[in-house]
Amino acid sequence: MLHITRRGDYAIRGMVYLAGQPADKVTLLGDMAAAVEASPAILAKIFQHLSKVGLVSSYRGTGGGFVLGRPAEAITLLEIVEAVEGPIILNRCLIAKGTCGRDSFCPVHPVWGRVQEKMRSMLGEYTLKDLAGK
Amino acid sequence: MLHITRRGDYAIRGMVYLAGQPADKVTLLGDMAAAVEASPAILAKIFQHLSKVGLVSSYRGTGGGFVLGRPAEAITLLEIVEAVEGPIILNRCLIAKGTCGRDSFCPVHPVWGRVQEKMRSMLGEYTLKDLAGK
DNA sequence: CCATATAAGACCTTTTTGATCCTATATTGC
DNA sequence: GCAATATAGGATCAAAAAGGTCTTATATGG
Repeated sequence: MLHITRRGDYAIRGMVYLAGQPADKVTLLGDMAAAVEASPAILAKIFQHLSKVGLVSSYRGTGGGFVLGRPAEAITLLEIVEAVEGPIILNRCLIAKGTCGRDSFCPVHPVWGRVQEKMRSMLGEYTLKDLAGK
Repeated sequence: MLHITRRGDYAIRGMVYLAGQPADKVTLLGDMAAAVEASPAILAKIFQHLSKVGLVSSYRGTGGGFVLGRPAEAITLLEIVEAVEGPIILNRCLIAKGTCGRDSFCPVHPVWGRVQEKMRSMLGEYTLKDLAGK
């Protein structure tokens, strides 16, 4: 199906929430979960991954939590979505050249390519700064 | 995940194949299945559905098979995709107004709306005539 | 009537997604 | 050092979606 998953949705919500907090404030997972209306357990999983890829920094222990890994204006929607869901690939044909076999003559292939690139470029235009309205 | 399913892919392949056949030629399911490299059983399911919604006409019995339900220039990629996969809805928020609760203040909502509409309009621009190159 | 070919639905397997639980580890404050 | 706090990470489980097969109708042409 042609839609993002809840993980992607929760990730975006959480990141927008972090971007809306005072700079360098370490946000508790629990606070974030309440604000974005997601279970803390599932949000934890998602943000562990975002931490691994550097989109957020995490701190353990008392006073620990999450902070944006980069300034809000340097993080795009596209990055968040692809970090959680993997690269945006609209059809299997587009995974890599030669994957499809019909590559050389299929007239639909380039259409998917164009739509995919438009989609990626649109998502790449929005930063967390835009979305948090700060 | 952000991609079309095999059903969608097979549907498009088959429809493009039909569009490439001589007008009004009734095409055997088996021939189409071989041409698009899909199992006849699965293609049958897909085209039964396309027949229901009028994108193809079907004929039973000896000499039966499938024909485009409308001229190739009057069938768009968008129609085929949405017939098989359901409406393109990039995030649950966009299913209907009031579905989300965060609708009124969520800054990401309109972004998904814009991307979704761009995607739909792009797919709506391509007809089977364009793709079959006739 | 019989061979052909789609229609329709039941059914099954695999993969993906969504979610929870438990244990480990790091940090802070006392 | 010790206790409280908070994320890290892995194991596990259930629900849903996707992919595919099979069997039984039903319509058509000869």
